[in-house]
Parts: sequence; C-alpha cells; structure tokens
Amino acid sequence: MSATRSKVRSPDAGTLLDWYDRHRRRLPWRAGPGQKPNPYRVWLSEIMLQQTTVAAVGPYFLRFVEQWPTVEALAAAPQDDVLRDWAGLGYYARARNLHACAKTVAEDLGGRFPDTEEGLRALPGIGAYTAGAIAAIAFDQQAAAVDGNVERVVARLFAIDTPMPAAKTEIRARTADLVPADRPGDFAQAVMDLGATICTPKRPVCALCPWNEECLAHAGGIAESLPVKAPKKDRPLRRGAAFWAERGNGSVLIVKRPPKGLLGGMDGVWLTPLKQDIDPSDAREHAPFKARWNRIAGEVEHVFTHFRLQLTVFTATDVTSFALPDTRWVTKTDLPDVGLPTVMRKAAAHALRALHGPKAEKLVALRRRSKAPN
DNA sequence: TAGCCGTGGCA
DNA sequence: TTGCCAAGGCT
Repeated sequence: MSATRSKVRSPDAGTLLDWYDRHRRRLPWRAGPGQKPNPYRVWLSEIMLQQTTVAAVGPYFLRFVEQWPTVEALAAAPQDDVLRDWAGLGYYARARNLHACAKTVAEDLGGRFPDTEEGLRALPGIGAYTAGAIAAIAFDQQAAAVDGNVERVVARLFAIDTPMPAAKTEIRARTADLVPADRPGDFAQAVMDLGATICTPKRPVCALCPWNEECLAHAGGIAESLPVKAPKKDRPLRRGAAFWAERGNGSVLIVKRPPKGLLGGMDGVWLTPLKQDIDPSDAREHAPFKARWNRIAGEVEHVFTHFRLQLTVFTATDVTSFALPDTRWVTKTDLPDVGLPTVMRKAAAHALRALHGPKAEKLVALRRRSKAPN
C-alpha cells in the first residue's frame, strides 16, 4: 500500500521499536538492552503475569528466583512449598501447572525450555499467548504474543469493532502481520508497554503514541470505545462459614484443600462447601467436629471471579485433639509461615481478633506489597 | 464454548 | 460502594 495514496499510514514495527528504546519499562524479569534473556525467568514471569498486575507480581517474582534460581531447583521443590510461596497471588492452578511444567522441563527436556511456540504450547500452563511470548522474548522467534494489551492496541489500530471474543481471530492475524523478523522479542514487549502506559483501556494518551498517525480508531475518535466487550455477568452472593478451632495449647486447625478446584491444594481454615449458599444458622452442620462453636459478630467479605462470598466465622477453643483427614494442628509460632490465600487470611484474622485482640491478627498478616517497579 | 479460576488497585 | 480490569489457561 502506498503511503501517498492512503489517508492513514500503515503501522510499522520500527516506529514502535524506536519508541520502545526510549520508553521501555524496566522490570525485574526483563533483560536490559543488549542482555541475553533467561528463559527460566521469562517463563516464570509470564506465568505470574497471567491476569495479574505488574505491581502484584514484583515481590513474588523476586522471592521465587531467589529461592529457586533455576528450573531444576524449582522442579526439585515440594509442590507444597511452591503453593505456599504463591499464596496471595491467586489463580492457584497456575502454581500447580508451574511446578508440573518445571518437572517436565527439568526431568524430560534436560533443563531446557522448548524454543518454538509449538513446543512451549504443549507444556502445562502455557497457552497460545504465553507460548508466543516466551518464543519471542526468550528465543527471538518471530512469534505473536496476543494478550489483553495487544488486543486493545490492535483493535484500535485497525478500528476493529467486532465484539470480543469474536474479534480474536482477526486481531491475531493482524498482529502476526506486524511482527518483524528483527527484534520480535522487543516488539512483543513494546506492544505490551504501549498498551500498559499509552493505549490504556480508559483515557488513552493518544498524543504520546508513536502510532497515532497510523491508528484508525484515533482518526475516527473512537479509540476509547475499542475493543468492544460483551457485558459482564453479575456475581451472585454466596454465604458460607469458616470454623476456627484452637486446642488447649493454642495450636490451630489448618486444612489442606482438595488438589483441584477453587483454592485447590492450598492451606486454610475449615470452610463450608463453597459451591453452596448456606444460611449462617444452618452452618454448624458443616463444622469439622462437634464442639461449642461460637458465632463471631460481623462477616468476612471476599470477591472471587464468579461469585461474592460472605463468610460467617465460628470459633471453638480448648478443643480436644484428634485426627481428621487433610488437616493438621499448627502452633501460633508457625502460623505466619503457613501460605494462606487471601480469603483464608481474612477469615483467620477475623477469628484471631475476636479471640485474642487486634494484635493477634499479625499472625496471619497480609504480606506487605512493595511499590510498583515501574 | 462458556464457565471456572483470585486478587488488589483505582475511578 | 461498585464495577472494571490486569502479560490467560483449562475443560
């Protein structure tokens, strides 16, 4: 297409790469300019970043690479250790798949990640986006990495107003056409940086965009309205209960959840079945054992992806010790070392506050989050 | 293919 | 307070 005949130029990778060289974000998992990327670190960061903000991932990434500097080290770790350190990041199937993937790479692939999209795509936890991202970023393959940022940038660039997710096919094809043979890894990261800092979902800063002259949505004044998304489904409210048990010596009951499903494999307090809506007055039927369960005032609120949860907390103290499947008794001293998902921390904090006062909440304090690295 | 699967920050 | 949404994958 001739630039003189078209009203709007067609976007080219060089324009974006020039912008990237000046404005790239410096992130803990990124190789610096001229540095060779480490596939293990690229993979780890990409898994952590799935549906998760850069700011949230930062401390987790640093902790993981410090504790497990190589894929072999991660593969050799017990899965429970990996889940414990993942606690709080959410989407816990990612942690289970991460560990399974590490074992496959370490034990079956000689410690080397595949360098093609196809090879990567076959590993657990690696889908179309992540395979493309690792192939491009870690191995400089001419691969497209289409995430939410890229979908937004490309939908606007070509004014694609087909609603998501139907537009994915066209967006993927358009993106693939843009990927350059030279510096495909930087290109992938450049589009994501553009989406994260300039071509934002709301109030995009088109004036600063290196592609603003090529952008059909900008030309039409419709950038902020793209991509078109289907309306969200509302999240029903579900009620449940948590049971906090303490023995005479002060140790507390911790439950390991089933290996799959919601919070699969994670430690926590004893809960009523979360697939049901349970009236608090009926909740004692689901207690782990007979005891004088005391209902605490107030509720714990938590929002999951597809429902809102309102937990009533019950406590029992001076419980006589006995064995239950998938449970253990944890001393107060060891409690801070248990990796609790956020909803479990909330329930535990509520119980500890009621029984022992505000200071006791620190035993299950939410991990302090460092400031966003960008 | 659409539902399941977390969490925190921000407007 | 509520909704949106962030480097998605699995079934």
